[in-house]
Amino acid sequence: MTTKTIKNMEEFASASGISRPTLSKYFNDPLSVRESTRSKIEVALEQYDYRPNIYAINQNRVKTKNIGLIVPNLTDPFFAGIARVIESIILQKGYNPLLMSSHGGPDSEIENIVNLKLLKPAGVLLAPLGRASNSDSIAELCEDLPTVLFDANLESIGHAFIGSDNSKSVALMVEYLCRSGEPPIFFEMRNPINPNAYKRRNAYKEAMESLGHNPHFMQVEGDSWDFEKIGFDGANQLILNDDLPTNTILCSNDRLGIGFLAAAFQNRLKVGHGAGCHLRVAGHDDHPFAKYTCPSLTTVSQDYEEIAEASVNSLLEIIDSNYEVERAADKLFSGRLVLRDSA
Amino acid sequence: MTTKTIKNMEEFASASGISRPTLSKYFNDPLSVRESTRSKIEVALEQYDYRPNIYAINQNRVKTKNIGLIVPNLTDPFFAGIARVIESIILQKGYNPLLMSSHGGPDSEIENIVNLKLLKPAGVLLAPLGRASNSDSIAELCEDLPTVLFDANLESIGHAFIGSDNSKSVALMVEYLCRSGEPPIFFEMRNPINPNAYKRRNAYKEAMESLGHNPHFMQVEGDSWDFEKIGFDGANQLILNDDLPTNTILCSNDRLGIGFLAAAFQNRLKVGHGAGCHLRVAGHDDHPFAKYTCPSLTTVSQDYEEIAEASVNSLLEIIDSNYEVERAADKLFSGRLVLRDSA
DNA sequence: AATTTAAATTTACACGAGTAAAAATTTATA
DNA sequence: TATAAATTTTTACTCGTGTAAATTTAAATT
Repeated sequence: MTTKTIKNMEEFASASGISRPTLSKYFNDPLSVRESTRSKIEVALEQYDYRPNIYAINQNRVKTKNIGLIVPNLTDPFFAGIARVIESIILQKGYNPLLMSSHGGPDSEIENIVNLKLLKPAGVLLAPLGRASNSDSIAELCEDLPTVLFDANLESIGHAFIGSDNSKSVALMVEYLCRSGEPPIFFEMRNPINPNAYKRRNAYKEAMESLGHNPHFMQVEGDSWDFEKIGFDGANQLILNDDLPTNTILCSNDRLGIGFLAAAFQNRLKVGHGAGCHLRVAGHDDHPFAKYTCPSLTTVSQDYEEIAEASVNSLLEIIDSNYEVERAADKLFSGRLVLRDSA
Repeated sequence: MTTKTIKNMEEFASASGISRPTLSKYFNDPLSVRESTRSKIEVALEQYDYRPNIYAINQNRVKTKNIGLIVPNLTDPFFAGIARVIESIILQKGYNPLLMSSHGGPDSEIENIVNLKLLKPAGVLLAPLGRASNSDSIAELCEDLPTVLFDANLESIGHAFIGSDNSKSVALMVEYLCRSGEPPIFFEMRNPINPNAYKRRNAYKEAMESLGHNPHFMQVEGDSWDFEKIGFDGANQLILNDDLPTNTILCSNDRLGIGFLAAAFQNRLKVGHGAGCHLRVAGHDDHPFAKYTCPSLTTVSQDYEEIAEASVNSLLEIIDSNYEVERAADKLFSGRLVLRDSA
């Protein structure tokens, strides 16, 4: 085993007995060379373990094999989870994921976009911050690169959008709650950052009205990403002021719900659908911890895999078609009711 | 405003009236050129908004301005949190963070290391998986690149280690629990993945013995990263079998504790230090949700900022010294007791 | 103003690939 | 086996920047 270290493709060419241009072709797409040469290359590859220099590869290529993935906040388990799934799908499709988090702020989001452009990715998967996003920067990004938005939509920006069908899933939950007890009030932030929150607000209103009930909103203040705290503080105040017109609360998302449950617990309010319970609380998203709240949180689950798969596929389609497709119709996936102990 | 698009440094040189080598120097380190030229460059930069091609920059540089950051699992809020802090410190120091998650598996960890090497980073900050890690791969990485381990140590691998002083923080907690009620039993996984778990196990034993108590372990099965589930299932079984020899439980980490609390709740065991409580439960780490468990979880907090700052500084020191320093002594930070309602 | 010192410019080459065109070789087909 | 088609090799150029050496220019010092 003469494992001499190989520095560049030139050296690997002489070591393997294959010409450099052919090697270049192989590394671009192994199937583009003849079967016999491919195996020769792969044998040599095992002996010498050479890998082309990423920087040199991408210097001239117009289309790199990178795909940018920008999420608003990796500290939020929902995005951490979906990023994980998307990353693995990207890898499996033969691309290289570049993961970036906007840390909940528009400055970071813009910076990520700028940095990403320098990396010349073949395309971008972007879950925007929402209201706080600088839509000009994002629109500009979309002009330069195939961009698929997911989770949160921005009015007519991007080449496609994949998200969840809030109106359907909220309707599901409202129907369930009304069928099994008092109609719910809607617990949310007054000025949500996330577009989904607005959709859920409307969905709640429509669902209630179509069932002949009066929608009722409890809006709490707060503009950070610390949803548990916002939910906790808001719920605490509502409870202390005895401001709850019903025993059933539908939270705009699980993280608010987690805060709500904590506040209820600390105020000795028993939550659940059984006898002797004071409140019913439901959420939305099926947060990884929703199973372990006290009581466990009834919610609507979104299928990570489904959304992730659809987002990547949609992007690859656009990349492969040389951007010639027009903006596809939004793809919305409906959630699934997850009944647990809290409602 | 003649904002013609600039393609490369050559064009920017003629547009700005500064020679290309000087520009190259500037982009490497703005302070390395004369004040007057710097401002000339910066004026031109505003007009033409050119940024050097990352790939071309890094092609020849031996030392890039990249710093690799590998964490075992971004789905775990502790790592998501610390990654966030480390990223911002790296940026602030003028470097570029490359964030990668090992998704809880050794294969992914190895792959990350291989991919990172191709990116020729100036150094690597690595929080290894622990027991599951392939220490050969990591040792090899350390030979090629300055590498600082954090959170989890691997026997004499890496150029430095920064972590938390488990023995001190566990002792703190054990003392508090003994002082305020029954001595705790230790609730943990039988075969933990994380080295910290072993240190905490020993720390508990020593602390108990030095206080004249008999250490008592409750070890549950499980080898995934789904700690809440492991804690929940384990606790459930203990409770159903009436297998708890004391009313005070110290969990090896908060995530196990969150599972434990959920199990206690579902079994109608009241947790807390007040009158009428059946159990006291404490954790370790000050998980972001520990504040919102029911009841809120008494725990030990680790200072993210402190560990993050120390890790980055340690790495930069090694990089700046051209690796000539020898392995520094481990830097351990002690946690702070966070008293809440659960114990 | 003369001299020293520091910084910028000019020139020229390097890096590690991608890629195009023509020539040579291998494989498939008639 | 001759011919056509598909691959590979040869050759030579490109990309955008790093960087070294010699030279020129500007700033600081005397």
